[in-house]
Amino acid sequence: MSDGDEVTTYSNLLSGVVKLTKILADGRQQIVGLQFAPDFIGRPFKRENQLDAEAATTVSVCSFPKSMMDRLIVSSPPLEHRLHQQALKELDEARSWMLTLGQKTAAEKVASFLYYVACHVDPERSHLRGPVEFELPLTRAEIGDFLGLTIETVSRQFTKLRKSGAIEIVHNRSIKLLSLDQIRRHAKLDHESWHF
Amino acid sequence: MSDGDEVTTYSNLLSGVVKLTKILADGRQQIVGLQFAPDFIGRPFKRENQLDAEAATTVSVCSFPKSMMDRLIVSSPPLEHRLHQQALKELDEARSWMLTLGQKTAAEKVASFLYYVACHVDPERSHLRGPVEFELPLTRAEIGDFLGLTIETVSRQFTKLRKSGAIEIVHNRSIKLLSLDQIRRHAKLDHESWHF
DNA sequence: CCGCTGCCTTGATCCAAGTCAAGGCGTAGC
DNA sequence: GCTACGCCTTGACTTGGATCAAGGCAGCGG
Repeated sequence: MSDGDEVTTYSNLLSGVVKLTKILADGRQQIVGLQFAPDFIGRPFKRENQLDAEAATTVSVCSFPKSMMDRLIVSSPPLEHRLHQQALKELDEARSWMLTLGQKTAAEKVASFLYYVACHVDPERSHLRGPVEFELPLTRAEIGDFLGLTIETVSRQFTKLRKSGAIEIVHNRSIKLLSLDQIRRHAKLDHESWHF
Repeated sequence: MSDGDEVTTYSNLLSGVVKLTKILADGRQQIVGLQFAPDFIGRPFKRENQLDAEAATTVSVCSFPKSMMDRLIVSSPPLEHRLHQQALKELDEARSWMLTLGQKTAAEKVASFLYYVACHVDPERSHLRGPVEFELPLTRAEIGDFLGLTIETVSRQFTKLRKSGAIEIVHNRSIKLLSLDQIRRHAKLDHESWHF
């Protein structure tokens, strides 16, 4: 339910999407991660690290005070194990995005983003071959901040994907991927390389 | 001592620098992390994840079979805690680099890289004000792969930093930072935002 | 000593993505 | 209904970094 401040508690994300952002002194912003339910939000053992968490959609969360959780973690190996697992998952994701940010073209970035979202909004669907329709959790400007592109470039790439027949833009935020294979090809994701 | 293959063991890095890379089908490559002694190398609980580890310099490591470590981790909460801490540290770093890759200019990227290396090759020096001299663990081409730039752009930015008086290029790989403050300013790192 | 070979630098040109500018479309408020 | 505001698209043009093309320089082997 909150919306846009430094993370000083731990939270369980029950529904919705939260974006993690980093920002430069001059205002340039990078989204460094998206959290989907039922992710855990918060940085154990440390005051949150120059990073803001902001609701991207309507969200519901269950929060705990930091001090309490930090004590709980120490006394509960299974809890630490669960958090460790999530940290590793987020690390894998962050590194996948580094490849995308550093090496891919605008077209490949946008296709990668669509595929990523499609896999997350509904994990079941991800291996289907057929069309997948969903709501984007981000505006064009936010997608730009995620991919290191401007809003105009993002918009142009959407248009290009639409004209190429890979996607249908049902209505601004509502996208239908007509062929996951084709998206994957646009994104330069060969079968196995994406693992969400 | 090894040099360039998929990680199937766990290793303790005793000396030297190891680069973690991701690669696209068409050969584009991204360095997603550098490991300095005494880091731990390996992805717990999972076959290493589309990621290669390669020695960047002469290294010495101490390796263990994966199966053994995975059992050890489960039975030793303190070990898991240590690995968890390192995963979180690497996650913080990966996200800092996402900001760099997505938002910074070539000049800012190169300055950020120099500052990053300076902080790691000799952690003591990192808060000194005066000049710092060290050997780059990477070639220009590798720096390019780290920063999402070409070798030529990296080289030109080095030249620009040299002419601006921020660095001295003692000899290709051997760099002297004449003013950490100036480098930090070039890198758009305001005092606290880098935390290695 | 000479001639490779591997890196690195520099210059000239090109192009993908950024910037600037103008609208379009949907919806909320009056 | 009309207006205003937020978000998205499209077009014209500019530009930072990529690409293409020469060299330079050190270290090594013969």
